[in-house]
Amino acid sequence: MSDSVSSSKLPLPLDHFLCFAIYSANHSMNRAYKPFLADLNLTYPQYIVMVALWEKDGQTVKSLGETLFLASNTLTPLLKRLEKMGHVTRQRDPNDERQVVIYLTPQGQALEEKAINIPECILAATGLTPDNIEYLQAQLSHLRQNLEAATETNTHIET
Amino acid sequence: MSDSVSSSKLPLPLDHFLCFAIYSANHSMNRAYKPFLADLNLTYPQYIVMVALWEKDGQTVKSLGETLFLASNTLTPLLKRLEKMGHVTRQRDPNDERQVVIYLTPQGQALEEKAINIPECILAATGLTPDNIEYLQAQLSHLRQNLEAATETNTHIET
DNA sequence: TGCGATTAGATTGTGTACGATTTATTGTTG
DNA sequence: CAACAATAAATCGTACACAATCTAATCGCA
Repeated sequence: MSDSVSSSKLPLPLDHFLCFAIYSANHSMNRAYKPFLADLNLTYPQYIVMVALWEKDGQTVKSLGETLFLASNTLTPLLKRLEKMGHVTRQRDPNDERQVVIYLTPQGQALEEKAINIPECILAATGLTPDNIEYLQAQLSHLRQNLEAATETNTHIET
Repeated sequence: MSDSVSSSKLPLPLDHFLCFAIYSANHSMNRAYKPFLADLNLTYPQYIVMVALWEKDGQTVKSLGETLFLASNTLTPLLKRLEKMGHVTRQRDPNDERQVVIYLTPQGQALEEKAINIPECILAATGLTPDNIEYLQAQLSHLRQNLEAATETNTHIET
């Protein structure tokens, strides 16, 4: 069955692309989070930034970027929106004026209470067992590390 | 070790969020594809649309959307860019003028040859065994289906 | 000390995503 | 067959992502 695809010369149909499985799972995860995050008036990327800050307050933009694999061109406008909403402050580090340190406001800290049971709601929506989830996470982390290693060293030899 | 997190009241640190594992794996996958897709002058979403069309030409926007889990507000501008690049044509179905059918041009068909070995390059970059990949795909597909089912029926009971 | 290199953020432009709305076409029902 | 509901795309506004570039601050080393 899996070797009788005749409508395409590609080795794999779209259904069997790992990249597409990740891509579409990511979209469905975003959609699953949306109603819960709407209560907090946050987008998903804003939410993971808040999660990172709830874990460790007072991080620089660079530090947040390393945690979340995002650069300043994504984080700066996002953090400005969080600042405008009153969840964080952005202030230059007096010891190194190049750096901007992000601090939670009391309001930003308080938001954690409203967000605290979202993960278990999502957990339920996944319909997976904790063992499955843990294994999936580990596999995806492993995959991410491999891809990053392969991408960094990739000088992309031209034909 | 995993039960000694004291800096957060959240049940899980960011490292253990499945959503984040998917989110960041998706980003790393995008970055891995980028150099290969740059040769084709395609973005990743444009690429998966082309893959869907190489698999089955002459699809409507709606049909493509169902395959890729994307709506017209995402697909319309993307397809217009593919049209401008000369890879596809967009034409109204004479039998139902509401529908727009997407056809590959000869140039769009020819592009498949240049794209045909990308999947194996990515496969190598993942550093995973075919068994691992197949299992990951299956798990992610299953997850997506569960999330969609849970999201659709989600009336999101208010407190 | 001073000047080039490095570093951290910010900015700009392009391209997704997607909620909400609009337009055009088709179906349906009295 | 006329009014209205349903459907398919397109449009609009907001918010990521990210390459490329710019600015300002710091570092390094002669």
